Amino acid sequence: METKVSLNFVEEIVEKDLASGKHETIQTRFPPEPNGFLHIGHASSICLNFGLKNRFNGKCNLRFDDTNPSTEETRYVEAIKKDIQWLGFEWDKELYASDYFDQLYAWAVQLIKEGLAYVDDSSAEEIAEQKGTPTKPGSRNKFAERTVEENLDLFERMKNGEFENGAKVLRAKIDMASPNMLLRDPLIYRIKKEPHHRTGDKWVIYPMYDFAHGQSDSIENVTHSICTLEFENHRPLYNWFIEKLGIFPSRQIEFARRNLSHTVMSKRKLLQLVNENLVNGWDDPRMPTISGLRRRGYTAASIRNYANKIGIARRENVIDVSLLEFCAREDLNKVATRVMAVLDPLKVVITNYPKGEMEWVEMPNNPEDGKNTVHRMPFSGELYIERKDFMEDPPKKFFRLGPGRMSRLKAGYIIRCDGFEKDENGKVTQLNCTYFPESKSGQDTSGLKAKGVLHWVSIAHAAKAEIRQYDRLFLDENPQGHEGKDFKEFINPDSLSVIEEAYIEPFLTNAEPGKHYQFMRTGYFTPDPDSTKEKLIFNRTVTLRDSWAKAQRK
RNA sequence: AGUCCUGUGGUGUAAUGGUAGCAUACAAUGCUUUGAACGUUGUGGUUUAGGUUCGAAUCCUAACAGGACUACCA
Repeated sequence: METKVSLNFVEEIVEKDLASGKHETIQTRFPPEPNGFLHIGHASSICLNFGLKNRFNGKCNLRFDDTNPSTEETRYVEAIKKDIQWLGFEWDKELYASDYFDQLYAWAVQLIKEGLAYVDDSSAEEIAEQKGTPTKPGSRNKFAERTVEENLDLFERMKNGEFENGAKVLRAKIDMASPNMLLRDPLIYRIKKEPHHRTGDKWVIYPMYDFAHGQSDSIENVTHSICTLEFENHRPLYNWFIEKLGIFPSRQIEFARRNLSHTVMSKRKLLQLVNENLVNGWDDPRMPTISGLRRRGYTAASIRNYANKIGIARRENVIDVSLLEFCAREDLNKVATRVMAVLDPLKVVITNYPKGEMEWVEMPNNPEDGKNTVHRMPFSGELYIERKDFMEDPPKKFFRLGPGRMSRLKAGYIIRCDGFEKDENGKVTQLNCTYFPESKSGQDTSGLKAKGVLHWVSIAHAAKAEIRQYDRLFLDENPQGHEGKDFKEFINPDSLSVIEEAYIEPFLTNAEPGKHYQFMRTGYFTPDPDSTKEKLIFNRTVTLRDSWAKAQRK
């Protein structure tokens, strides 16, 4: 059965262009500026651009938009490449806008010769003032009258480093009265005496975004240049340069950036979180960065699925983070190995279990993957269970242990709580239970029924691990959307809680970063890169759905 | 205020002049050796007003609401 999949509006445009013969094959590109790490918003753009390549058998380049040396670094280039590969995509060519600096310079000279660009000595403030406002037209200054020869000379001397930062700029001569502010003689080159991460100190003038992006697309024969909505007003300018220069007409198509609730997405804000140590780096598991999500335990498939589910459109949106969490659970449920870990231990002594004995029981690795494989777990007469799985005075609907109540130990036996012990503070310190030998998992002939199923570890055999549990970084759904309030006011003070000593089954001592586990009845976890054989550390990716907790809250 | 863009269940997204669908969330319920997963059912939507049309979420006009633009950032 073939199900009809609807195309998003960009895919429709591409399909039409292919059908009409406008293009025989398509070329897209993903164009990050290497001034920060990629985030979940970029994942949408990556899935779109590379998805187009895959669906329509086209090509997609990775191009670094590196025209501003002040903010760009090679380490970001490396991080970006790693993230794209991890997401499962391959670019056709790795390119840099800085590779085109010579060509871009030549094109600027061409514009000057055609009387379409001039050198302006005004200060930034003067230029801003002369620009007018959206409702008031701007006006040209005397520098716009310079001759071609003078402009040529000045521009060359700008390139040669004869002037200081800010002393002069090159502007395109378009229309100071345009209702589109970007057409009011936009700056296309500025002086920046700063080393560039790739060209070093070869250049002291750098093209602006608008004078680099469209031309770069054109050089690469990009057929569909996809960007976010904030560049919509740039499209006329994008087209103007292409037209005046007479180069390959790439087409810019804009879509609405995908926003995620309970987080921030702008690189500026993310950088702020990093620089002010409000998180532990770009790959902090609470960050919405690709590297943060990876460290948190999100799979690449879950992020791709998320991107496909939220789709591409042109309207404003805030996607609830619960959808992202759903995608994590959906994939992890299929791939995560089931294990047992007790985060908040309560000791259980099985009084009728032979003293000093132990046995191995079989734990299914994953009931969802159809493989029916198992791993072995040691069982003994002294166990830890989760403290919240016992209640001294449980309500009727509580399925777990209480005085006189029975529960099954997953993969083990049914036990009954006969009594419990407390310390002087009234804290329960130990459960005394009996087990039913004929109720062993998989060969139960006891006829007993126990509704609750608990996870556990054998005290003598358990290993210890640090557990890092993450919650939303922000308490507010849209932390940047409150006028007059800084987004940092909404930071969740409890976004990270660390359990120094949790007890894990010994099987887990082989866990490595990149592997995914479901701690039975608790959530999905993955080893942190900081984890070592001596000190195991797990990050909680996401909890399991918990309808009991939900019912409790009511 | 000017130009441009966008308005579909709580959220996200389809329907391309012809049955308003899907996912998630939520609520019931079934099943269960994970209170998970899975199954079944349900709640809930076209911003408003005109117009064109046999027929409008879709086309037109206006209003209303939200967004972008007044960086030597991208």
